[in-house]
Amino acid sequence: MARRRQTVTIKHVAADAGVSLQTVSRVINNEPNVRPEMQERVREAIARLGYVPSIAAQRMSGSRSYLILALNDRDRTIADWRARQGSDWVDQMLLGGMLQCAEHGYRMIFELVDTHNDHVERELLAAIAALQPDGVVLTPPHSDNPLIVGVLARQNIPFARIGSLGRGGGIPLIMDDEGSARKATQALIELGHRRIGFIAGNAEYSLSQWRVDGWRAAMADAGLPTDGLLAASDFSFATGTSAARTLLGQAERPTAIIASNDQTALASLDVAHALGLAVPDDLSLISFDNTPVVRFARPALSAVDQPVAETVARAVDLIIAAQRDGTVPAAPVVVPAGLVLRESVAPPRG
Amino acid sequence: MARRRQTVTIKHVAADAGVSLQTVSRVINNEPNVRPEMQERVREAIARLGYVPSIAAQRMSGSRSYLILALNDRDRTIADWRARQGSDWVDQMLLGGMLQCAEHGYRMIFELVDTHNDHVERELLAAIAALQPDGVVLTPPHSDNPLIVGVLARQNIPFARIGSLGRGGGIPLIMDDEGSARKATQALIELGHRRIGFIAGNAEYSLSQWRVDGWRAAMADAGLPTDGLLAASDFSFATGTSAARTLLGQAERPTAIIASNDQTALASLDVAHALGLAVPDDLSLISFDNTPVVRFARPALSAVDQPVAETVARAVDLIIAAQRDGTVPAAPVVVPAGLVLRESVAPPRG
DNA sequence: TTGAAAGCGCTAACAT
DNA sequence: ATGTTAGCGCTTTCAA
Repeated sequence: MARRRQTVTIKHVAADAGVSLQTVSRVINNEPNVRPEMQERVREAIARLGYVPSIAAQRMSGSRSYLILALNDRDRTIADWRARQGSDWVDQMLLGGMLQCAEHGYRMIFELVDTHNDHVERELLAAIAALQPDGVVLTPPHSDNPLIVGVLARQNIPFARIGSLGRGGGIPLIMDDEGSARKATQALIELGHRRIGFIAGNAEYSLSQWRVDGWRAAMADAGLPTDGLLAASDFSFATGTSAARTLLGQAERPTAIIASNDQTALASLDVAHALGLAVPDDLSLISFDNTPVVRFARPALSAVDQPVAETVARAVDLIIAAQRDGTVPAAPVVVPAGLVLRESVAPPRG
Repeated sequence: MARRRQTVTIKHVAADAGVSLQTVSRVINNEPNVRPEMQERVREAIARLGYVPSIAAQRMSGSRSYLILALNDRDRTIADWRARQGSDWVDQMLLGGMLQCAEHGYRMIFELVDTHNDHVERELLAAIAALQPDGVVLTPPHSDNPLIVGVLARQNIPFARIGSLGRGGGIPLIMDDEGSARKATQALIELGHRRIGFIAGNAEYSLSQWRVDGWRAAMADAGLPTDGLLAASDFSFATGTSAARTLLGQAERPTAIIASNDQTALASLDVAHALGLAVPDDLSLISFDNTPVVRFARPALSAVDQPVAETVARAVDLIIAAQRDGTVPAAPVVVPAGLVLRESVAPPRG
């Protein structure tokens, strides 16, 4: 159908301003060696004609594409969308990433990629070949996928790795998982809790281990044992239920539980109800993520607030800086997380 | 930095297969006039080299960009993201739109545009000039914005208008707002309710009126009056609260309320509690949208389920069909909505 | 400081 | 049925 051409091109601007294409191009790209009066004349022509460069043409001639690719795990993301449990990870990514891209005149393209697939490399290379992005934002578990990291490193594309400290290239950013697990644990200890259980998350995500580490460190600092207080999950409600049952089924059960995400925290709340335990009087509960649902739970759940938007915004800034002048942070970027205390936390009974 | 060139281009494929560029191009685009054996040879070369066409180059040569722009209202979307109330409109759009785009080899680019801005036209034209999208998906309230619709119509870009029946170009799609309001009203009538209040939504959205119409029609069909049973809101919790107060503050108060979205329904629930009214025994409640939060309300709210993902997927299909062969549906597309009954609905007391 | 020429990867139009 | 030519809009050489 209707083959559309650019309505206003650099040629029109050049003609209108009475200069060469080159001068216009220089002005667009803020290059030196243009007299102020020329600048002025060109800018006026651009404004008058409503000219906006075609990113396709810019990319074609070897310049930037002004596109940043944000990659999420396909299965998990689609499952979250379908479940409609209120997980707003994607929204927070967009909030931070898309708006920050816009600040720099870039666009964020959101894509889903299968992590558990031998075609990952092909899939990713195809996206790169088709879009020619100037940078890529990786989220867990992709951030630690050696195949993905390898492709990006070899292609020499600046990329951020959210939730990873891995080596092998890219800019690592973490949301201070260890620190916030520690903070949550300390908050409970200060309330008088001594037996604080922890439900670990999917081991495929490095951050799961960091959270466990933070909890363990805080317990050790306070001279408290952790035996029998750690249970595993894969972040799902079902495995959270088993984990909570294990923890709460013991003779000497914990008076508080920290769960590695909201789903396992909600599962713990359910198990507590089933066992006739009152929250927070018999059991205090803190979760990770602070997605919308925890506010609507009864009682409302306390939670570590993951600064997703802020972290992705930082990632975008760093990617753009990297592709402009090759600068990357010397050390991993640590974005501090908050702890939101709600009704689910109280001193232990008795 | 590092000026990257396409690693594998159509030239490489042509050389590898021993044919001309054109033949490769024809195979890529499934054009006729290529012998099966040639097809075969080219496809093998493509697979062997891992070739993927650059969409920038494709667009440059006057072909498609394989990009579809999805436009949402900036203020509202950002406010929703920041509020973290669990609205998953954007996620459902992506679920339906992005996946359907992928089916066709397209990509969806999500953008925010200010509807209340005299630069709308410029903003939109800039996005079009930069990206050269093959189509645009409009959501409310953009779908009925004459400035936006005008630009798209003039630029001759296929576009879908979700939640609009407006004329003036584009493909209108609605989620059967009138029908579902009617269905919800009828469900309450069948339970024995006779005084059924309705909280209308933001008048800027056409669908607000359609929902009112559906309620009014169902009431009329049952021979029930609607005087004093309609209250206005702008979809916000605050205005929902006033609306509920107005409805429930009357001498002869309604025994059921249908709210035009989840926020106003939650507000009604709050007001009912404040007035000492039990839900559902003293007051039945049905909302629109069925976002995640309603499931977590106590009692869980019944809701009309807006088929957002399905509607956006349809929109993508229609846009692609339109730009391929110019075909557009003769009549507005109506995607049926569901009614999910939960604890908030019961027969009226007494 | 400015301009002219060449080419990015691909497709449309025109040969053959 | 296949190949050749020209050109999309822009930036990068290179020249003046």
